[in-house]
Amino acid sequence: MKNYITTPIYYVNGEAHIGHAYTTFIADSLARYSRLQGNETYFLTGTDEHGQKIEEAAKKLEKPTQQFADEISATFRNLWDEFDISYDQFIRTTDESHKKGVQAAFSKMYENGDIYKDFYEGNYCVSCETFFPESQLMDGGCCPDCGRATTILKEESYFFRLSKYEKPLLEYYEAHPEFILPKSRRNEVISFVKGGLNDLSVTRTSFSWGVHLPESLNEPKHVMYVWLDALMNYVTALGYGSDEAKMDFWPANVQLVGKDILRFHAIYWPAFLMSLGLPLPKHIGAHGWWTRDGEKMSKSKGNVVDPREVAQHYGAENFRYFMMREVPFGQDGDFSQRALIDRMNSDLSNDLGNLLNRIIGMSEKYSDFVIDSVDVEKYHAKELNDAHTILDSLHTYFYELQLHRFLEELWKVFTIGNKAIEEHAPWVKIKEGRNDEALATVALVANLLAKASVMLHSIMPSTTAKIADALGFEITTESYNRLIINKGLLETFTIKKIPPLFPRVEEPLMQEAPKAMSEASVPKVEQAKMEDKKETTVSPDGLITIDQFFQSSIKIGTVLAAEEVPKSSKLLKLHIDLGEESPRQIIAGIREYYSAESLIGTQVCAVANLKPAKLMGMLSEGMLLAAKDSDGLSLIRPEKTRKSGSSVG
RNA sequence: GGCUGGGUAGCUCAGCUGGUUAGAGCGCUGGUCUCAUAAGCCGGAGGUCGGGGGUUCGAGUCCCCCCCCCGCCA
Repeated sequence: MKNYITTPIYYVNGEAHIGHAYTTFIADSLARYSRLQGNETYFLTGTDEHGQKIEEAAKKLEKPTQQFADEISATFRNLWDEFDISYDQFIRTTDESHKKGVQAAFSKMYENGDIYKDFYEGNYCVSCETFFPESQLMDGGCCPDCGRATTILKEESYFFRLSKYEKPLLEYYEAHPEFILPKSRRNEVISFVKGGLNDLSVTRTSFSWGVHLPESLNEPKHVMYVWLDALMNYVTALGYGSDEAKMDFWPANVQLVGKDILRFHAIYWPAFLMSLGLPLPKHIGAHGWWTRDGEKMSKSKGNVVDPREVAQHYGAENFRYFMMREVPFGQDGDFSQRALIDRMNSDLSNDLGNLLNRIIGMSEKYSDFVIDSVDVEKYHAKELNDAHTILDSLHTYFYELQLHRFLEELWKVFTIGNKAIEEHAPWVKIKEGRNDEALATVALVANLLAKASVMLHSIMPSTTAKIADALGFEITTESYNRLIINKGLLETFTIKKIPPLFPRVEEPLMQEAPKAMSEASVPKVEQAKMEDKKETTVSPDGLITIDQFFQSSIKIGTVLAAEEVPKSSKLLKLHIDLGEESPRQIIAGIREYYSAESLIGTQVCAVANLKPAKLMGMLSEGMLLAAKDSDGLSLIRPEKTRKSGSSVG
């Protein structure tokens, strides 16, 4: 059986973060699991390198665009190599074969009549590379996603007849309930498609850093829209439109994506495939995002989790185990050192590592390290049987991407081992001269550890290889078949005395993330958009341009009304005149420092183009500027009274 | 504003088509063994299952109303 697994290709507008690592870990685990079972497996990851943002980012650094893309792409590849990610191919959208494949796909869609030429006019956000309808724009025509100013753009564009695929897509979702995982996301996609699909503009003339149209069309001004270009990577990697060498891996079994890019993968991508006459992938799996200590991660807060740093302090595979075990697929997860340490100590040190140590100790004392499985079935048929029942049930969880359930169940095998030792107390048996029984219990546990290690291998490859080595075998498809499928036992072997694999962690090993900066009002629970292309590009030197600064509109406001928010000790509800038709409602977390009455009539500074947020169920349409230290909090105010709405800068 | 999903022990969550004393893991706590990484094993405390009303012999599980949270859309 052929099994093709993909991650998204990561956009090279910033370095890899925990979100990228998470997707890649899951995909790597799936790929390793598939290989262990003897499936012919192909695992693809890579980088997405085209688009206006990349072109501009390179220009700012005065680098050739290709060089810029090369550099960032390499950081991803290096990180995956450091984490021993078992990708079979690292594709780049700047690869010649990819470009050729995209052009071939474009030609085919064009010949099918699925692509036509027209004009596109609308409010365009350069940063998001997206047009927005008038109705969606924020005050002053700003982008609803990133808040930056948009420009009116009319450009000639080729369109993909997405509307044509509305019905076929809905029929496909209906007929394949497992196509979009988890199910909750499926509903969202379906309701979106039911709302009607517009044709999709798939070319741009406003920049040139992209795949050009097929020469036959003679359209040198046009380049492909980044999503058409990017999505096609999943088949161009297999040789679509060039040598077709590996196209027999298509359709993919699992395509992993972050929940923010699900729509592209669950709607556009299948529509493109339908147009090309290619089968659709079996599963699109959308995972959640990670927060840190309950808060959204952001560069400005300085609380971004660096996967490399965590790996250095806690071990790459421990970190990987934590991520896979902690969160149900599709849900958001929270990273904290506390949670990681608890997981490591409880699961890895206590349940697994200590169990291995126990039998090393006993075999040393009772049998000079020799472990023989001869009597295991005689004395421990029940334990063996219970363990096999669990092991047999695991496969389903992997298939459904429920890796946390997979691990949860797998861990019950260690409990069987720990209980068996307790119940049969080999040290008592030895004293009574019942050596066969004592040694059978030790051998039982050795076998349980061996079997569990095989199953855990895809999550913790090198750690389980060490366990297997101590137990005198290697984890391969052969041993998988022998120990798991055929329920066989280990040959007689001499166990290796190895130091504890998982020393307990008593104290946090990394410096804590800086506390969130004092922001008078901040939407606390708003989720981190980890994979979001819309994230601000920050130059490596940490400096921003004057233009970037002025993307925030800070204005002088006069407090017209203020009242305490019931059931909140921190929040005040303010009505502030920013020189607009009607006052803004701003919810600010300053009640501990300012009484409501004392604020009325005074002036404050407020960010006027902040995306509105809900706090305690109330809309907050801006944020007050304030500074905080250990003595308390101070609002930032104009030294002299200014007209409401005066801009600050 | 529209549409999903959800509100169950301190924390994270399981509880299918309604049926005996509401479960798990972690945490806390009492006991116990000694092979072991202050690990293991046994036991315990902790919940008016968001609020209110209704259907039923019987509701966490169905119906209605309300409150709150996440998400998608506008």
